[in-house]
Amino acid sequence: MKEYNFKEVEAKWQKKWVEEKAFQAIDFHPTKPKYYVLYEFPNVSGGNLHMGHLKGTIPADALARYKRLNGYNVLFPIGGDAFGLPAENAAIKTGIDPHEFVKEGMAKFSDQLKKLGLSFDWDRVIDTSSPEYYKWTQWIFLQLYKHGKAYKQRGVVNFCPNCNTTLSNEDSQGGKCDRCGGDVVQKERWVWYLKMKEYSEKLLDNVDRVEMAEYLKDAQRNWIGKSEGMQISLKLENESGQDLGQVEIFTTCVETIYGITFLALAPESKLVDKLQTYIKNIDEVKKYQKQTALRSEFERKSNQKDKTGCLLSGVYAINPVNNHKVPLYLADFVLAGYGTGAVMAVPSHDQRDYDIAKAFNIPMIQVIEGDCSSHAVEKAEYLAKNSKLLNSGEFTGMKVSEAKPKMIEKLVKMGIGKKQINYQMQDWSFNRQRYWGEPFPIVFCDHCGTVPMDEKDLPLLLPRTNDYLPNENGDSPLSKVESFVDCKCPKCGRDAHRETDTMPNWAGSSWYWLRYTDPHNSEKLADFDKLKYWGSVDCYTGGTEHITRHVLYAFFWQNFLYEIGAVPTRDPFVRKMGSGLILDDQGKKMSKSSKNGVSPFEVINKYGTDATRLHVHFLGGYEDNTPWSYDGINGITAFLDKVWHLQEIIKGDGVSKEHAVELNRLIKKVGEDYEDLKLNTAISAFMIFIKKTREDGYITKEELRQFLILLNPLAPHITSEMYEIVFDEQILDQTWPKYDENKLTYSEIEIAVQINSKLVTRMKIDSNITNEEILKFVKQDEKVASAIAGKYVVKEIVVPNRLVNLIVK
RNA sequence: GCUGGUGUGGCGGAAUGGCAGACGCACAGGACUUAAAAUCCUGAGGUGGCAACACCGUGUGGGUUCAAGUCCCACCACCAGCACCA
Repeated sequence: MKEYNFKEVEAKWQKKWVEEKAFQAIDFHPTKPKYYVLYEFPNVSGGNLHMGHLKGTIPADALARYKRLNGYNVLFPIGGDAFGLPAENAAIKTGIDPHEFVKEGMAKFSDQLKKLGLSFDWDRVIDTSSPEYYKWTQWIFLQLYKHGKAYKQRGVVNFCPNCNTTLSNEDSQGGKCDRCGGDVVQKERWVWYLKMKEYSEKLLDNVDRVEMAEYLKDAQRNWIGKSEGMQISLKLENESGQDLGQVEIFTTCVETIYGITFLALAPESKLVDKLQTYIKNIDEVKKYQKQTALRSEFERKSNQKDKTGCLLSGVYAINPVNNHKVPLYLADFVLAGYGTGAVMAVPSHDQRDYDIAKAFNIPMIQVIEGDCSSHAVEKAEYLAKNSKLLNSGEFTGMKVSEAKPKMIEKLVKMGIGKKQINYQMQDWSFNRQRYWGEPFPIVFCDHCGTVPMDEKDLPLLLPRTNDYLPNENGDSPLSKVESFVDCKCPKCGRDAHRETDTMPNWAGSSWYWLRYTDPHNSEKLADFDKLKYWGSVDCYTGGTEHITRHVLYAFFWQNFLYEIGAVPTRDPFVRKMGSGLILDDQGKKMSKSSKNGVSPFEVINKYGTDATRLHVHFLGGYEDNTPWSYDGINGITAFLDKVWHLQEIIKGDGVSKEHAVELNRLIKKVGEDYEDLKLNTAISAFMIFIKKTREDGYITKEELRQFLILLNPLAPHITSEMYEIVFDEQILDQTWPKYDENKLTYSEIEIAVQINSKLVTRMKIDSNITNEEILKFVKQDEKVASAIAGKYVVKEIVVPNRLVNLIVK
């Protein structure tokens, strides 16, 4: 027999699969049920695929292959997320046209993905930067605009001075630019917003419905940041009691309302202008406003310790429940963008309020039991203890849980309070001052204002240029391309100009799974019936770093498209699996930037694709971070070698009696593990089976046949080759073996025998006998008999097929 | 600080409340070989003992249970997300 030459064999099958379009998904298959597996498409970077890509692609591939063998019509597509910064940066640095950069990048990574033996449908490849694709990204934007979900506004946004562009909140998490890692500052600019905040509740529903690890759901809920409380309106007066109108505050702790000793307003508060004639120290106040404006919101947020404030002298708010007259302060811990930008301050029960009160010598009123002498008794503490209220009028003496609903009711009845829900998530700032992105299909006309382009004129092509830098005003590079900027108004036909900002790199990825169902459609983003046929993505694999960005954007757009009738379902994904990281020997993430990466192709060249696939996943669970190591790869190559040599010990037909239990267990175990993407335990199950056949010195032809099919999703090359050699047929045409429920246990099994929960002996028994017979049999054993002699058996526990425990006295 | 997760041999890691450490690596001994590699066989959680065996063992301390890595309570460490969100 020829020794296994992985280079030859793997190349042969990879070529064959592509040439024969072996993994084509069939629209509207007449008999097979559909299954949609998706791997998060890679950013076209011009670089090489890294280990992280193996962590995500291979389980998806194994699942796709497993489902096909189980009779499913599988859609397993791939494409390139191509409007991204790598292309833009390369253009700025080397002058290479991003169009060319992406073309080369796509070719390179397609080639590399093929070398991983992945079973993609190569006829459905998409490129988000191609006009055929971004026509529909622009179309979706037009729909958002027409339905009032997109608006342009002057606003204070995150801005990266290094990349010279605005960023969304999602792109500047932790105050760092998502792309360059530099510090993000706040800047006032024209911003295109998408009304994502409006979708908060729907997104939370998506989060509830998707099958996903709890910690990921939690991260998303955290980001959306729902909090339920009350909005309360307080009267304003001057010293002599003159009515100055009202102020709205938001609180989640209405139970502390009797403890208000001042109100804190965001420094930007519009109330200052409104009340200016009554504020005695207006110069001081304006000065304070100017000072805080110099500090960015992020800076203010990150400097948690040095809280500052400024009294609005001469104006007061009236606490509606006890008519206390309390002063107003501007305080920089209050954020203008959250809630109403004003809070009721209760120093005894909120640490921030406490700190300000100490600094300004503001009195405190304790309204809930606890020790307030050195710090505030905060919500978490008094709720946990369900403490009693103090100094709270008719509510004094009640427990918090009892008082709170009654207080809410009272304020609602008084007509000054209403239940209110706030979200931390903000609208999505959607424009960037970059060249390499989708142009906005928006025209500005002096007569007609902001005018959307006609849908039939899409796509609006991104013009070619060789100048990829923003101008001195920080406007997008497109603003320098006159032929692009100048246009006619679609409404009145007069001279007009185009929006020159482009969409963020997240735009194209916010709907791409829909396009795969009908990637070449030039009439629609995808045919409705095809969308309906393929439905939601059944299993979506990819990194966890996109969980509070891409995945939320995906939920948002799919909800919107559903509402306008463009897609048949609200849920983009049925199940989302977050792949773990591959770590280096220091326990750090392998990445290009930290230069600690091991190239997958280095491993593939040395050990082969099958071995690399198995090894990466034998290292640990799919969702776990696993440290990379070559240790253990010898075990994998030895295993594959043993698989290859099974050909030499074929003896007999059918499934042998001796192997029946092992084989049936293997079928069951491996099937379950593929469904759950637990590839590491699947691999160990194969090893156990192969050990058994080698001990016995043979494998029957039928056993080998089934074994190869089971192993095929993980090690597709070697199993395809062996199947062809031994059976002269194609493994892809085979069907998944079924296991027999009755053949999962041996007729004779070993059980543990315990006395008083301590292991005394192990015994072999017939697995079919009754519990009574087991007990009788066990008691005949010498060791057991002597141990229980003269004692009274209090309790007898039999766990079928596992153990017997006798409790004696 | 809040939320979630994790904690098991020398290492990667297995265990629907039911014999902890599957499977693999590394290691040791043996076979084959002039020799080495590869391959095959055997051993192995720790402590004590020639041994049979005994005791101890899943981050720490309690608890529930006939039985706890698994469930409950408290704590520690690490990882991740959020963080002046009223």
